[in-house]
Amino acid sequence: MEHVNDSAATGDMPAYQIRTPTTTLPQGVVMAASPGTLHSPQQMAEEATRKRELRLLKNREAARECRRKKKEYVKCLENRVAVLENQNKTLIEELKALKDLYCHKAE
DNA sequence: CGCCGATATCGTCAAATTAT
DNA sequence: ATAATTTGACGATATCGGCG
Repeated sequence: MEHVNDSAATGDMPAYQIRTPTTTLPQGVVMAASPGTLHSPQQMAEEATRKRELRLLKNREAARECRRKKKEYVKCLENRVAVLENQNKTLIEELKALKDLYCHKAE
């Protein structure tokens, strides 16, 4: 499983911010759109990267939310464990007390 | 102090799951 | 069937505590 990682241009900065093919074009020859269609190749490319960035943004937020929910879930479970441990402890004490009571009565 | 390992957090991708 | 959402896995980066 290899990853697509091409951020050679600008050393730092997260990769997801700098993937914009539109700005990669040799500046100069641009905007020669055919009059019939308002979908020049650059417009198509722009649209594509716009969509991609939107998708990445959404998934970034989805991942955050997912992790938040998972943490909360784990906390709930841990809390439940604590409660059950306490219940168990008091039940054991109760049982012990009842046993004592019973065997003293038997004499 | 700088270096290291352990741990936590993040963004991304891909696959699984759910909604339309 | 496919669009949308959710989640597990991975790699990159940040943070922290101990050691020399």
